[in-house]
Amino acid sequence: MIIENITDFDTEQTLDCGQAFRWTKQEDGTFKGIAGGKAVSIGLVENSIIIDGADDTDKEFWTHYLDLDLDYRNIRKSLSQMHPILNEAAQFAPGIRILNQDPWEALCSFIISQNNNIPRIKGIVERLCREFGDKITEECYTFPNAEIIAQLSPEDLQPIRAGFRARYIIDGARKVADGEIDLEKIRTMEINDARKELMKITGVGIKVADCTLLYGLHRLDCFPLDVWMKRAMSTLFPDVSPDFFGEYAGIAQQYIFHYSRMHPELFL
DNA sequence: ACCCAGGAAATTC
DNA sequence: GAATTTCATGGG
Repeated sequence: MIIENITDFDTEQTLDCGQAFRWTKQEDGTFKGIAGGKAVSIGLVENSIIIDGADDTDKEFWTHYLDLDLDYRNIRKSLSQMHPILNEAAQFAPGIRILNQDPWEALCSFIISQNNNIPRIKGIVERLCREFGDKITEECYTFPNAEIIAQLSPEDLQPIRAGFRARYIIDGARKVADGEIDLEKIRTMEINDARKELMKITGVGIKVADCTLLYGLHRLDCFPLDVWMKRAMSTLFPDVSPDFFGEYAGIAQQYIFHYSRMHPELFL
């Protein structure tokens, strides 16, 4: 499948910028991964996105997943005018987009992310899918839904080697599966109520809540503050508070996070 | 051996 | 209540 006339999009900047953990770069430069129950590889050639493994009936799904209907050029322009260093960060990776991931997958992935590093997060997520997801092909498995995980015990999760996070994953799954927490209601809640609701889960604090809101529920005003972002804010934006960035603060966050991760020398 | 990793819970002061 | 310690695992 081909989606034409694409601007302001880059596969690596979007799929390998720390917002999702199931995309891996292949030798030909495309990214393979699984979303919406489909295993595909995504490449960009000139102004066309080529998705191998999908057909035109999936076009709507992938257009939405990659957030292609939002005018990032305009948003980037307006964010860039707010601050010279944000302008620098946005120019550095103008092809970032915030994915529309499955909310439960984002919640679960960012529970796993705590006090952890990105390669290991990917490993745990991969093992979780292999053990408990549905097989698509020999090498590709779906992300297991909350109902499946809710029935497990921490011992069942032992093989994925999530450590102390195992019981957090199960607590989240149970609260989502039995409806105690309704992610789709949270999608439209006032932001502080939404945070509080997510933080009913053991193992979800403000940072994981904000990541779930931004990356799983597409709340673009959320601005997750992790160790990188705290460091970036205090050195690059000493006089700026996150809400300064306004309704698209989350996109600004992703520009700054990616820029900081690619320039560690700024923080020695 | 030691330190850190897209934090948060448990404990202590 | 605020500050510190602990949590499980793997890599540098």
